[in-house]
Amino acid sequence: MNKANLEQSRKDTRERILDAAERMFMQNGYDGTSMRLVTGAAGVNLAAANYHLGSKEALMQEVLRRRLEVINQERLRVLDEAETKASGKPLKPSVIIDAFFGTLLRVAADQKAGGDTFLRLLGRTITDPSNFIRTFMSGEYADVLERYRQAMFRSLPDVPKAEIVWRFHFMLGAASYAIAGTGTLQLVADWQVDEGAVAQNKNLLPRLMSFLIGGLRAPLPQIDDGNKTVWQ
Amino acid sequence: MNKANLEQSRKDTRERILDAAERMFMQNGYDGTSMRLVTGAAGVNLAAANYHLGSKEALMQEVLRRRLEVINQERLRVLDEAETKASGKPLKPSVIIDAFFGTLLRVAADQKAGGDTFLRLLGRTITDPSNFIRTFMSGEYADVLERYRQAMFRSLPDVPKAEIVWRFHFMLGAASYAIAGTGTLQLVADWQVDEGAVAQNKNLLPRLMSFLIGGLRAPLPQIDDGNKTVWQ
DNA sequence: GTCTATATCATGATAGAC
DNA sequence: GTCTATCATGATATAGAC
Repeated sequence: MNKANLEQSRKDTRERILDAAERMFMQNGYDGTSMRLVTGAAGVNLAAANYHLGSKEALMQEVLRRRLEVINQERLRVLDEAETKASGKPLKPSVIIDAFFGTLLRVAADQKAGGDTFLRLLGRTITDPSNFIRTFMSGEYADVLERYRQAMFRSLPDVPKAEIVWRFHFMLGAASYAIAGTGTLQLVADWQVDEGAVAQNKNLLPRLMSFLIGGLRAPLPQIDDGNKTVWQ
Repeated sequence: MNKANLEQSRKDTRERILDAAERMFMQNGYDGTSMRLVTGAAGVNLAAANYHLGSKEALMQEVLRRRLEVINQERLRVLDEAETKASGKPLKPSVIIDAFFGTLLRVAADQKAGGDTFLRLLGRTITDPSNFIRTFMSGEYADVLERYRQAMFRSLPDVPKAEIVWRFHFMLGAASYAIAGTGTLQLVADWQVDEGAVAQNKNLLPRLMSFLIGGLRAPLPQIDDGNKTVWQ
């Protein structure tokens, strides 16, 4: 390693730790990843991670924060732009869905380094049982979810709000699971289809969008409210 | 504790360990759950868990296996019954979806003890990064997925098989996320709706079924195959 | 800023008495 | 079958030299 590279590697120690942590957390989960594994993959000393990031929890939060910040700001910007263009009229559901999920996949695709890795990490993190992760994610998403909630309610004024929340719930699940990429892929690996296309994210977005919009627009279910059966 | 209860608790030590492990794994995840936590919750000695179950990995596998066995056998039985009734004709997609996801929720609802706990554990386990869990789940699901794959392909002969696999993928995600119950609930907790109905699984099945069938029947996406844009 | 060395603790598993 | 006591390991985190 020459002097320039050495200097560069020193300067970027913090980012190299974050990049390595992103990969390791994705592959092994939070609990399954030790600080030694991260620093070993980053090629730095164990103590450096604590010096630069403070603790393992803080490291995980920073891994998530630095990418979610970009993604969520872009989500807000795209939604603002669409609403400006609509000049006060409610947005079409498909526009909102694309602004939320499409933006996620497009931003991740742009970030050449770690984009795909982060997507899979994010997909797994959503169901992580750790309390500090759930609390942190809740805070990171609060603003974005509030804005999209309002947009969805305006877009579908005749649909009960509870139904909209449920369907957004289902959409989050379908998307998270798809971008997490494992588990299922393991399960359907035997299915006789073009596995290459399934294993990659090839054409994931148009397929996902069709599915999500189809689900969102499905006829409302027959709900039993305890007294009588009604169509909500 | 009288003699009968003491005798009973001795006899059921193994099951009490499994029940406690189910709760702890659901609340804290696999890595976040220690054997001491499990045995403490079960009110048994630490060594008893290793005596009865062998190891932590074997404990987790048995927690999953004992419930999945019932659920997957019922899934096969319901599908067989539907195909017999259809006397050779392809099944409607909604029938297949209900046989798979509806059976899961109905069996879990029947098992008063641990049914709901297991559902949430299952939802989280699907995205678990641990290698032994993924391998185990793949084996447990192999037969069921093979049968349902064939049924889906017969049911939708005009839809490319890759699309069917993708949409089953999305459906699994939506269902897993919904039954896992946390993460999202945390995220949408602020949304101004009847939180009681969201927090419980109240009317989950009809809502989920509507969404899944809507997504499955959505228009096929516009796919870019690399050379030209085609409708598949 | 970086490293070595180490303190402190929790974990999975088991040996061996009863 | 059940318990106590313990081992071996690997974890996070930090102190202190450079």
